[in-house]
Amino acid sequence: MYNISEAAKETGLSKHTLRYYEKIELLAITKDEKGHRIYKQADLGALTFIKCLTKTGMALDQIKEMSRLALVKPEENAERILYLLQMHKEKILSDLKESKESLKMIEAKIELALNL
Amino acid sequence: MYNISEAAKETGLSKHTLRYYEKIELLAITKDEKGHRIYKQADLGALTFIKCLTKTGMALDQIKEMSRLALVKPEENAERILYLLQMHKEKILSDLKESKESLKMIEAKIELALNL
DNA sequence: GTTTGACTTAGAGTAAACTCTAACCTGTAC
DNA sequence: GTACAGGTTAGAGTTTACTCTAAGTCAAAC
Repeated sequence: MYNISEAAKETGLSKHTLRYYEKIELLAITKDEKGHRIYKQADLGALTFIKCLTKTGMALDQIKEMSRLALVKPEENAERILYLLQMHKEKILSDLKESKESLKMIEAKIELALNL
Repeated sequence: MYNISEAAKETGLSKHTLRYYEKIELLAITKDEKGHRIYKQADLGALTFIKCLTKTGMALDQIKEMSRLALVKPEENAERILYLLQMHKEKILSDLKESKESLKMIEAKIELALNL
């Protein structure tokens, strides 16, 4: 069980961002009797996964839609979720390829500069 | 020699973007007697390189600063430019590493989903 | 000869994902 | 007992990189 500061530290997201994610209903966090958020391990896991998805370019809207599907009717939506994840995987692979090509071009420029 | 539409097609940037880059003084394009932009091979090369840099996360401000250095006093600034490019290369390498880690985590989730 | 499709400009608007502010409460440390 | 670190909220502001609009000129095609 973690408070917002600890959760921020654990996930590498800012407290602002954690509250923001709740505000846009990306995930729900239970609160104690004082109204303070309490983050469970599962919440940290979900946040870490969300971080992976955003870092690799998935929009928050899509992530939200996916987690909604997973929460509401997991068994009915499993196939759809799997499909979305696989699509995203393909996207990452193609982005990686593109980045590697850009890297090559930049390395070529560096080589040129070294030969001045 | 290309007009703006051809340059857009060649570089994969929109005409809007090409004009925008000129407006923010990222590069200068000569114009014909009618005031129409004429893109040379060198311009297309520069644009392609700019695209590599933006795609890999370099901010337009930084790119602008770098090309300014290269245009004003190339020999004096060569070392600085080289340094900036190398820093950017390091950044790309670390981003690639991070993306690969995210990919692994997403693949693990896909595996889990397949085992439902 | 007019419509179509270039091209031009300055400047306003958009989208995404935060990020910050103001205004407030609350419990602990010195 | 007061200052300080932390918590809360709603809502406004920021950043980046476009993207579009309005208002106009001009040349070629039908």
